[in-house]
Amino acid sequence: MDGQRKGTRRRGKILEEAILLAAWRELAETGYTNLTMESVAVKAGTNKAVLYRRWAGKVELVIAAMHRYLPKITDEIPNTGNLRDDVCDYLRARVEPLKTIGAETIRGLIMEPVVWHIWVTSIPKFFQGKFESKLTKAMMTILKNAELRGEIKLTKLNPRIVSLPLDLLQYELITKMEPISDEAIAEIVDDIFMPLIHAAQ
Amino acid sequence: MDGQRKGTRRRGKILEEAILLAAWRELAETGYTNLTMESVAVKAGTNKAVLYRRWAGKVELVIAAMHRYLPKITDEIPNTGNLRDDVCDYLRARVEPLKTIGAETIRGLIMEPVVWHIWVTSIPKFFQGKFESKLTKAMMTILKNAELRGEIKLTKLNPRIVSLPLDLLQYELITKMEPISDEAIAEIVDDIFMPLIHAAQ
DNA sequence: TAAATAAGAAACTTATAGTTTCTTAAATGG
DNA sequence: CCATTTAAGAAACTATAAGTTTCTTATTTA
Repeated sequence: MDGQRKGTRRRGKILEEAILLAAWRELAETGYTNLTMESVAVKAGTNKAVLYRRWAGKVELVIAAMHRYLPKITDEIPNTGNLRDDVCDYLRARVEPLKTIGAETIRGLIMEPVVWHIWVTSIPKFFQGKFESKLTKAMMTILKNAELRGEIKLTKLNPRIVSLPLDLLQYELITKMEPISDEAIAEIVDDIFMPLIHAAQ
Repeated sequence: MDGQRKGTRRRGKILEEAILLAAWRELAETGYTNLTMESVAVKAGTNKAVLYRRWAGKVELVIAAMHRYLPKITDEIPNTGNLRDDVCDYLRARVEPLKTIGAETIRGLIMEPVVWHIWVTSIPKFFQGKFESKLTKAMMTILKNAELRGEIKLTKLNPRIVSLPLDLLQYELITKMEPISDEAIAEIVDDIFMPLIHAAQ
């Protein structure tokens, strides 16, 4: 019954905001698995029916709440003047916003059939040599910049190497229960990615 | 009502076998998500109570069924005479048994809190420099063999490189909806692992 | 052959998802 | 400013699956 004033009846955007905030808090407090439509409804001082009128189910609601309250991921592509720092910065920027939610929630979402399906189908088809995802595109831009500086030859790199930093990041995300540290990112770049880049030249 | 004969009342190991077989088939037919205790009980020609008398729940039952019907994973460590083939063989042997079950089941299991917890806590603690898991131990043996042949210097490798092949295998497993191909394994080894090994010498 | 054991059957509780229906407050527009 | 429309509140309802309980009875065993 948070934010609900007696005698008032909220509707439209105001009510929607209250629900999203309740969902976001519920997510932080109890995690994705324990969050129920009922619990969010109660916390928002309304009822399930109202939630179902707006979102198809738990996944959609939580995604909407994250969309509303997760710090916006920057689309900017780092340009520090060297590949190593560009990649580090880029990975860090990916991880940053996720620090506000728990690993259980990330995991909970990833495991949802709907999300899972989107995720799986959006994974670049290596064997068709395509780079479709937004993330991989950004990675390609970073690499192209490095090529312009004469740091690397892009043609020598295969898709698997290109996607490796993001793959390992995602692996850490799914695997570990805690947010990814800057050290882990540095390891991925310094111990794995950069040596591979240099070996491929 | 599979395998149930009229007038008979199975018990003990015989009944248990029938249930495990039913669970295994249900797993193949409907997948982990759609499998219910009820559906397995019906398929085995018995009832839920009997299942709950033996296993705590769905996870335990499915794990038992897999334990019973998954082809046994060999503990043998390949020794082909070169590191590259040893690692390929080892990874292939890991993937082999999983080909009999669907990716949905693997995913379903991984997502179970219980399994998840076991999985997460069994991941080697890189920062403590420990190699605890059975898989990582095997990997170390393979690398030690390579060192004895003079192929590599083990001290030059850091934990992240050592665990990389298995990490990437696991990533593929979670990520893709289909079983891992021999080509994917070859790529992991030839495009990622071996170049890294050589770069580190 | 009597006692112990465990299967069969069915009813039961609980949790959560999702739906439906009815009442009524708030917004809107002539 | 009142009549109409819209959507919130409330509560009952269905469905599914998990998991439990209880009682009867077939099978094992000593």
